[in-house]
Order: sequence, then structure tokens, then C-alpha cells
Amino acid sequence: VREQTRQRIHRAIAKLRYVPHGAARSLITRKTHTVGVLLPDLFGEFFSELIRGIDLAARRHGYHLLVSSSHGDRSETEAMLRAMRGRVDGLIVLSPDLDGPDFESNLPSGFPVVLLNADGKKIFDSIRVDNYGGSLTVVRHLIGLGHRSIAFVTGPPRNHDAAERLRGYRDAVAGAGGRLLELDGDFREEAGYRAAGRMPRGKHPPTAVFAANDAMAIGLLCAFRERHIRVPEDVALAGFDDIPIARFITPPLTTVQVPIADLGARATAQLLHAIGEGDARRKPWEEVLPTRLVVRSSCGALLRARAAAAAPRSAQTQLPMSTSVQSDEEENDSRFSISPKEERR
Amino acid sequence: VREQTRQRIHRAIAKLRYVPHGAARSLITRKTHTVGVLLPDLFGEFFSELIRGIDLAARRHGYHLLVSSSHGDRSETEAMLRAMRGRVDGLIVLSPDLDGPDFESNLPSGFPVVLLNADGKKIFDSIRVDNYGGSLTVVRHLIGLGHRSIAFVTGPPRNHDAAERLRGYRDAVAGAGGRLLELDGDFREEAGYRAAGRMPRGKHPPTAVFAANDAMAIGLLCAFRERHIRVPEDVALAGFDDIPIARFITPPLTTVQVPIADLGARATAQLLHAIGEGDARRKPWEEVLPTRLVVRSSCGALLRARAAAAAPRSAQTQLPMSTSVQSDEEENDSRFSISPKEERR
DNA sequence: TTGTAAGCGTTATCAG
DNA sequence: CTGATAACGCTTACAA
Repeated sequence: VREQTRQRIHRAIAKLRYVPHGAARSLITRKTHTVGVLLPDLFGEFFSELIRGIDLAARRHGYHLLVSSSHGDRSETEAMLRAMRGRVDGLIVLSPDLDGPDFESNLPSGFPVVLLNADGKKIFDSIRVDNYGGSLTVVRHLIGLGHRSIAFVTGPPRNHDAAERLRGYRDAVAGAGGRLLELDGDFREEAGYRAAGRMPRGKHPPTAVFAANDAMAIGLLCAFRERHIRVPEDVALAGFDDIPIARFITPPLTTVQVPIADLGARATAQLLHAIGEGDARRKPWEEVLPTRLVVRSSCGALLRARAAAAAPRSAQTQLPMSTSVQSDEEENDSRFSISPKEERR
Repeated sequence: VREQTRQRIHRAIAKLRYVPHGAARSLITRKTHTVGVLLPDLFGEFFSELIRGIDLAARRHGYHLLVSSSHGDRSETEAMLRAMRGRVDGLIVLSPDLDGPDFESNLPSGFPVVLLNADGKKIFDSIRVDNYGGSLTVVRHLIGLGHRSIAFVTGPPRNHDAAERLRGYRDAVAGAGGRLLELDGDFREEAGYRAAGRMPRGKHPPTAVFAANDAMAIGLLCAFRERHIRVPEDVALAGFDDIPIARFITPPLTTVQVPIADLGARATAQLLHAIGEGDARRKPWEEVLPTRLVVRSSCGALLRARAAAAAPRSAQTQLPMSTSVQSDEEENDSRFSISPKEERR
């Protein structure tokens, strides 16, 4: 273009305050430069981390984010699915309710979709966190500490993550010949609190409790406090998620770190890849993100390690490939954790 | 419409898998049923709460959310602003960098915009949190507890919230004839940690520290622990924000609750109202949301209240209209807080 | 009830 | 390099 023309155009742009119209542009280009995110609800911690991961990856490629969360029933969710047509180039979906047929009837065929923490059923791309492996690792860690009677507080019934964590618990306990003791929960603090009240108190009460998520573990901890049951001296406790609070409570909670931001970032990367290559009818892609055991005080391992100073930790030899163990001491920001060292002097 | 025709159409819809095309539709209707949210960055706590509030309000009116966060410089932010044209019906903006002229040159004139925690300059609708009042209240509360030398750890230099909190501190201290002691901070934990090291240690060290946000208060707490300075016995501590962790740390933190979700919800309500009424050239609307002092253990007030059982709290008479006081005991979910009662027996 | 035509703001194509 | 024209998928209005 000639410089003179350029100038003339830019002057016109400025004078008319011209700004291109997104809808009109994407109508003809068939590109919106937007990825849609469909969530069941806005869980505080989880949601914010997930979005952060997605946003970072999306923006790096010049994409926007259309967030859609639906409290509600399937029909509402399906409506949102439909509303996405012509507004986004692809979809990241986290929804236990939605099934293959739902997508096929509410979306143009070949529409790029990545499923989060759900079974892709060999039809859709999917990515999930290794809930099973993480659960297995925690329970084996507790078993390695000598616990034989380990209770498990479950998550909500139809939740995929919850089911996988339960499966890990069962397999680990069965593998060690232990007894199963499952208490119903729903991922909320109160559920943990109430589960504590339903624990058997006979001659052989559980010596350890594993909650399907940290929130319930905190509920349990609270209930134990009220009954003057000490953690970890009287009962060991472990959670799942590694929410920020986990390291700040007393005692700091042994838990499984879930790479939520990574989950979002990886999902986005894959989605953008799928968008880029058109609808090549390639084999659906599937990925499992490793989880990581974070050993803090609530399971009693640190107490024991301090007592029998240089004894090798037996649990470490039993870890599945996809899960690593890390004690809190090794984390680089532990300087700022409010640990209960002072209380224990 | 005749039932027979209806049926025929629905059958066709199902057979062709017809889904309306959002871009095409909004091109002619000039409505996208989407609100844009422009954020400087995705702060964990703050961001997630804000989005929750916005989303709830937006969805209630059938609107979607287009989230756009820009780490970056102004030119990047301006580009995002432009990209919003034809994709959203209105904009909620939280950005200290953006000024009036920026909006005027990058958006169609009369485009509905609501500014968050920024000065609307009588040109735009705006809504903000009463940082000043909250700050005033905390400091007066500390003064009411007998503190005369209160240190303040500031937020980042160009931050609007930080500036208002600083102003509240200065006015409250000046009003009581106290001494000002300001330590530089930036809202991050480390800043609080380091500020503790810079506190004067002479004959009259500060007897209370007020951090411009909770994260820094936690950093301070951590530093105090390492030096065996007890909170609140040796030094009183207060923060700002009431992040979830605040109630779980030891000791629970006295702080100011900021209604972040409300901020988002109110902003959305106003934006949708503005969208609905077209561009009536009405006077820009402005709202300030009240903050609330939450008294927990870290300021020493509860300790004192327990000692001198039924003494009326002097601070309560000095509160500005827009801020209320509430002790943790009255909060309905305190049953689940991990409070340090047991440690103190 | 059904069919037809115009137009929303772009991009793409093809002559001049 | 410029200008005209078609098309994207929809809504709206009006005619049949």
C-alpha cells in the first residue's frame, strides 16, 4: 500500500472512530477467536484456578474467553450449548450431566470440544486429572505409616472425580488386605463435620481418615477438635485438592495437589490445536495429568520422621508412576506458611 | 402457528441439526446478550469472587460473560477494548490504566461501560468499595483499644484501593493525634514479611500494625512468629479484604470484609439497566459499597473483652455510617472455623 | 400460513 | 490501487 493512502485511511479511521464489528467479521470469516468454557458452577478455588490456566493459554494465542456456568438442569445446559454456536470456535466443557448425544444434537457436527474430568468415550478429546492415582498414593502412604483401618469420606454420588477417588481408596485398601469403611459425603465442609459423628467408636475405631476433598477434611478436623481428638496423634487425616487453606490450618493438611491451572492450560492448547487443523477426523486425544502427594503434619508422617530420624519412608517405594511425593519442607515458599511449629515446642 | 406446522418445523430442526448462529443473529438485532469483563489480571480470591457475582447477575437476565484479562500494557488493553465491539452489549472494566479518552477513542460513542473501583470522573457509571471508610474504621478500632503508635503497610503505588486505604489510615491517625508510620508494601505476602523487618525497634515501637491487605498481614504474622513476637499480646495486627484464609490462621485475623461478589452483581445490574434504556444521556451513576469490620483475635479486642467481661466497646461509637462492625462470634458458619480456642485453654 | 426481499458490517472476488 | 458486487446467516416487513 502506498504511504499516502495509508495515511488517508488512518485519518478516516480516527475521524469516524471506526472500530471493526466482531459479529459481522466472524460471520464471514467463520472464526470468532473465542473459546467457550462451560462449567457446572463456580466453585471458588477450583474455578478460579481453572480459568486462570485457560485464560493464559488462550490469550497467548490471541483468543478470548466466553464463560458460561449453569447451576441448573440439563435443559438449561443444553440451551447454553446451543447459544455457543457462532459465538465461539470451540468449547471446553466441565459437566458431569452432559453426554455424547447431547453434544451431537446441540452442536454442529465436528465442532471442536474438549471434555474436562469426564469420560470422553472415545468420541471427544478429553483431559483429566489422575484422581485414581492420587487417591491410591495417599492411602498407600497411610498404610505405610502402619494404619490398617482407614475410613473414607466420599464425594457426591454422580461426581466423576469423587468416583475415581473412591476407586483408588478401595483398590489401595484391598491391595493391603485392610477393611473398607466408607462414609457418605458431598465435598462440603459440613459433610466432613457430620461424617466425624458417624465414625464407629467400638474397640477398633479407624486410626486414619481420608476425605475425598480438603473441604471435608477441614470439617472433620473441626469436629475432632470439638471432641478433643488430636490430629495426628489420635487419628491421622488426609485430604485431596491442596487448596490454599490446606497449608495454613492447624495442623497443616496432608493432601494431594491437583494441577488445576495446568488442566485448563492443556485443555486450551489441545482445543486450539483442534480448531487450527479443521475437522480432521483423527482419533480422539486423551490425557491424564499426574497428581502429587503433599505430606504435611496431619497424617503423622512428619512426627514419626522426626522421632526416628533417618528411617527410610516405606511408602515411597510403592508409588505409581504418575504421582510424585513431596514434603512441605521442600516447597520453596514454605517460609511463608503459618505452620504450627511454635505450638508444638 | 398451527400445530401441524410447528411439528413439521421441529422435525426439520432435528433432522438438519439446526442451531441458530449467534454472530449472524446479533449482526441484525444489534444485541449480543453478552457482557464483557475487562480485568487487569486474575487475582485468585478477588477475581473469582467478582466473576461469581457478575455471572450470577448476568445469567439471571440471560446474559453471557466474555472475560478478558490483560496482563499487559495499555496498547494491549486498548486492543481488547476494540475487540469488544460487536461481541458484547456493554462492558465492566476494572483497570487502573484506562482513562476516559481511551474509552472514547476505542469504543463506539455511548457504549455502556461501568467502571469498577476507579474514578468515573463524572463521565462513566462507576461503583466502588468503601476502602476509605473501612480503613478509617479499623484504625479507629485499634485506637479505641488504646494503641497510639500504629504502623501501616501500604499497597502498590498506583493502586486505587491501596491509595484509599492509606488515606483512611492517615485521617484516622491524624484525627486522634497519633504518629504516622508508613512502610512500603505491594499487596503480596513477602512485602508484609519484609515490612516486619523494617519496623523501628527503639523505645517506642509500634504496638499495632495495620496491613493494607490480608496477604501482607499474613506475611507479617509469619515474620512475627519467627521472632517470637506474639500476636496480639506483643503487637496487634489487622488486615483488609477478609480473604477466606483470614479466619483459619492462628490467630484469626481482624480485617475488613469487602463485598466483592456484591460489587460484581451491582455493577452488572447497573450495566444491564444502562443497556436496556439505550443511550439516554442521563447523569452518570455512582455507587459506593459499604465495608464491614470483622473483629477476630489478632487485634486483641476479644482478649480484652474476655478479661473485662461486660465493658462496652468504645470503638463502636465512632463508626462512620457506611461501615458496620461484626465480631466473628455472630457469624453463622463459625461452627466450622478452625479457631484456636483449644490451644488457649 | 407461506414466500420473497432487504439489510446488518464484514471479507472476498473480480473488473477496471 | 480502486470500486463494484456477492456472500455469510439471520430478522423483519410485506406481499401472496
